[in-house]
Amino acid sequence: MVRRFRGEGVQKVDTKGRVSIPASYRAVLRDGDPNWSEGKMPEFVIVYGDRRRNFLECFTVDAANDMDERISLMPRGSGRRRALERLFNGQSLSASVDETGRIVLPLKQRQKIDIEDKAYFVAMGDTFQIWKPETYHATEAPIDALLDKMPDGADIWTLLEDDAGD
Amino acid sequence: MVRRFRGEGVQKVDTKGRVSIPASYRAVLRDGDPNWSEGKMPEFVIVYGDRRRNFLECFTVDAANDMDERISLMPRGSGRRRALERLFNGQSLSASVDETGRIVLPLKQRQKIDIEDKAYFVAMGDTFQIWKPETYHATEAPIDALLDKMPDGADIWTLLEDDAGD
DNA sequence: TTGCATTCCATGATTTCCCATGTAGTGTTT
DNA sequence: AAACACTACATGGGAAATCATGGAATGCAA
Repeated sequence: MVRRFRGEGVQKVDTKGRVSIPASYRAVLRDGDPNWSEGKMPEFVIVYGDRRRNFLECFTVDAANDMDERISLMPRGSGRRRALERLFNGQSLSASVDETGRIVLPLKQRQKIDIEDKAYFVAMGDTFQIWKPETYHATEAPIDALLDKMPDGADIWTLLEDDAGD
Repeated sequence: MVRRFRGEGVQKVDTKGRVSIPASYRAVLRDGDPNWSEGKMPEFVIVYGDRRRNFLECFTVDAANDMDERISLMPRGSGRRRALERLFNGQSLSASVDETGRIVLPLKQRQKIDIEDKAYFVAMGDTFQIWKPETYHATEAPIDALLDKMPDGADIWTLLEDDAGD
């Protein structure tokens, strides 16, 4: 079992686009980088995707290779495969954590998700996402609604049951 | 695992046909060139193909050798083999990155894909492609349509599933 | 000598690198 | 438990290197 990303929080983005990667993510990135060795800093892959994606999705090298592999198993030339190739190969970039634990988000990517000086990091299992804080919080509304609908005092984990609806 | 090309973007093409290879691609080209050594600049192979191909496809030396090998395993004299040989050996040229990170696209190839003063570079895993920007964007329509068809808020990666249709 | 290609040099913009600082924890010492 | 030293983390600033691009100079060939 591979280590998984956990936790969420805001980080500052300076004028050069530098952002600290939450410290707890760094160990996961290291473990997920087959090329990592003592002294070096881990690399990973940032997928920004097509214009309707308003967050960045970050994959460890292992997870990205896995994804590439799955794509390569799809029928060559199919529309789905082409779409994924474009998203995953074209609309992505590789990043490397520096000695101080930061990466640089290029201007293009910052503009794409409309980030100014703050970024919201959210762990998603074997990937993590980077959002503009306001955008992220807006997506929380539907989740709140779902929770509000639950019977009073019900345990959240009942959502795990198949018959929990929606 | 070999490093893969990532990212996309436009580069200027000057009147002499000179184009900068995106810096991030250069490292991959270097790694993929078995003849590369300190101080030298990497080489690679540009396949322009028959008249209906409206983009250039670029292979690292390793990837090109791989391709040659696969072709050589096909039945000698078969139509498919002959077609591939013509495409891959005949309708291709080798290029070498200069000290400033540029290559020269010969006029013939520029005319073939109708490039004037801008070229669109797109990573495709172990190769990358060069397009006339307008042509490239036109090919995005079917992909957009595919994405538009997806249920609202659906994750792109559901396209990986077998039953996602196409 | 006119046209084309190959070298060499120039420059503004970006990106990377290196060093500095503040702050929150942790644990230790008295 | 108050004071202190340590360390890990988040963040900032400036210098240095790299990148994308343009132009001039050179060499060669028709």
